[in-house]
Amino acid sequence: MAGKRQRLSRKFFLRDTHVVARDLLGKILVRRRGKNIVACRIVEVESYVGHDDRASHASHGRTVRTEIMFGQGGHAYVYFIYGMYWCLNVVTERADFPAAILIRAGEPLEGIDQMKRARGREKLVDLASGPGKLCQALSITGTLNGEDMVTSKTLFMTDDGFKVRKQHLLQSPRIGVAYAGEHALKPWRYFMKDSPYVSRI
DNA sequence: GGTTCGATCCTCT
DNA sequence: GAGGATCGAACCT
Repeated sequence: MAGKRQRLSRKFFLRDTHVVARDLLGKILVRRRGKNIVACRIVEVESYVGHDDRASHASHGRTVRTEIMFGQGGHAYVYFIYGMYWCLNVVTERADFPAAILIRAGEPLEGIDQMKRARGREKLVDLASGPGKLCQALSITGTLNGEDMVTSKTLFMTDDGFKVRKQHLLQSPRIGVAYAGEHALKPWRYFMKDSPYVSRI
């Protein structure tokens, strides 16, 4: 584990989405409500970039729902899916360019009892090993959509100096986007090799 | 071990 | 009115 935790800056999120995605691996996602803190280390993410990306919600244009993806990097894009689950993304790059990174999985670090309660599960690997699970564990819902993670007191990301070596990093096509034509094949899913906390192998 | 299927509702057509 | 950036239980083999 490590050193002092430093919050990720605006500048961090304004860079190229795929670069930010790789850099997010190993960073810490923090959810704070009063004195209650729940945190996990990010082990799996996916990039959704530009209006050409048919897997991206933004490919259907600028709508009420996707407006936040067209905003400035650093904001949270939280959406509801399959009638039951929430998914957390962090918006990247400049305003008016639609791009975001789906936070797919994390390794529980802090507030583990709280996560177990929120999930109704005991095993660590069942707490945040998928985008829906992660949001449930961290109590992330639509009320956090649009939250500025650079300045927010309740949802933000930090760097504790943890380094992810290149040989511990893997890429693959994204999950659940078979409908997206040529973009379905792009290896825009980034995850930590050998981590038991990724959503699947 | 793997595969299928139901839950459940918001968003866009 | 259809389908989805999911999950977990049930049902295969």
